[in-house]
Amino acid sequence: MNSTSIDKSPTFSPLYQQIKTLIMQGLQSGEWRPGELIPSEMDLAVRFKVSQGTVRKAIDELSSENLLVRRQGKGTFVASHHEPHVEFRFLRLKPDVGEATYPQTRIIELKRLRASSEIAQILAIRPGDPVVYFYRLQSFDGVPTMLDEIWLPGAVFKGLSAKRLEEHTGSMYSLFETEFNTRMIRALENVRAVAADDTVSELLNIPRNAPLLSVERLAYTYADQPVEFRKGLYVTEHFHYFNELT
Amino acid sequence: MNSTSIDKSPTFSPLYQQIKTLIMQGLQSGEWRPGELIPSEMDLAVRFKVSQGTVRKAIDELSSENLLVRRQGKGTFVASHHEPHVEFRFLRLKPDVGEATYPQTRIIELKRLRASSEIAQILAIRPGDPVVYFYRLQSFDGVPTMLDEIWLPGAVFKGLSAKRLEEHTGSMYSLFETEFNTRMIRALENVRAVAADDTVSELLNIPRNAPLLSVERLAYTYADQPVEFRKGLYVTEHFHYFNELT
DNA sequence: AAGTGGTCTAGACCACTTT
DNA sequence: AAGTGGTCTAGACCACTTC
Repeated sequence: MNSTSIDKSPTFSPLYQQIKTLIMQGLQSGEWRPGELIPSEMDLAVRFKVSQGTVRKAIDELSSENLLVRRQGKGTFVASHHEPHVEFRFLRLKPDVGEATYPQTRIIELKRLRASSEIAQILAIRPGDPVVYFYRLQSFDGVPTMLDEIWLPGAVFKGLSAKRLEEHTGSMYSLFETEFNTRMIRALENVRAVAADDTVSELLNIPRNAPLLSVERLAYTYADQPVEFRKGLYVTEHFHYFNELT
Repeated sequence: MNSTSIDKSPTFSPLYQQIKTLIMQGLQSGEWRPGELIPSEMDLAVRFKVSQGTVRKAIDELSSENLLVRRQGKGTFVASHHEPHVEFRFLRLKPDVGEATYPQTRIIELKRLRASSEIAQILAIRPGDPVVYFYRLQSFDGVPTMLDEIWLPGAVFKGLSAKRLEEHTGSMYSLFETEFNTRMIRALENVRAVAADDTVSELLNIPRNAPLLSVERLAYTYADQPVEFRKGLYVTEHFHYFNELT
């Protein structure tokens, strides 16, 4: 990051917008990694040759977008999936009674394959590019509840193993962060109700044709780069998908 | 609203927070109604005896909470469900192909009743208080798709009729705003998959036990006051519930 | 005591809308 | 031209954390 990228001529976008972009580039490039401290507002103001207030506005917006976290007296940190507060923001399935917990994970299958044209388009890679695919069963207190098919771009997730996925406790995205230097920041989901087929009903230990919640998720990292495509089937007998509309 | 409510002694909360509260009271009391212009930043600054920047910060937060809308050169307006942009924020069911549209509405039943203890608790009223209940079928292009049971606090929705609900085009919340002076600002939803029973399968013209998306919604107006409880069943054959996680 | 973010002020100028 | 919100600055002081 260098200060020469700031353009004060009036033709261009507001200074705080340019600074937002520069900070985001620092996040994207890995100059500042999740959990780390970024320079203080004054440091950045000097570096960019703007006032502290302008840097503040840039950081304000980035923290309202959940990319940064401010801590009074300490400094400003890169947001991370390791923070307890974030842990459950992307796990939308909550028990009808009691507190949310993390499920046990069993990897039924994991393989490396080449992207079909469909998967390539979804993950914004080229057909034939390497893809990591896995099929996962998750249980709460021993009750099979979530069945996921997951596709990841192979170039990013080299060396991902079933063992690592099963042993990791906490959000999968914290694993992505720690081991693959990839921070998931945003996801789109499509939800519908479907009937269980034979394979699924056996794995989830439910009757054939039982209603299941189908959740398709496309997750992104910085710069709208897709990092995960997921097709999930969830038993909502004692769990529900929750959402807040604002 | 009066300026004497501002307390500059350091024991109290930040000035902009106090101003946020005062503005929200103005919204709640109906002093400024949806779609209307509120006083300019300078006017409010003078009225509250603070600087314009402090008022700005208060308004900034209220507009990021979707309570106010700023328009450069024009002023700051109370957010409204009549704005095209807001129309689809609370209708989460989108067609798999094509653009979102508003469904046709048929009211199957509408009655006034007394709140059971369960409904009373949900709507934060007293058991026995009046409640408006209706049962509604909505169709897209003639295809029955959404079946809702809706409970409203009777004290607020006096005079609501089936005819009015059926004739209104656009969001139900815009009707609430115009005719009942009640602005819905936020909702919580619980989503699950269920099987269609006999009644439902007939109304929605689908096989018995077909999977349906069940969506329970509790909607609030200012000050976390519940204004609507809804139990919906949706056919997700050609529609899906969409969501963004951030 | 020094450094960080958090609040508040006063004033300048810009961009957009209305009169 | 006048009024609105939008950007930017410079400086003051507060609250919290660390040394």
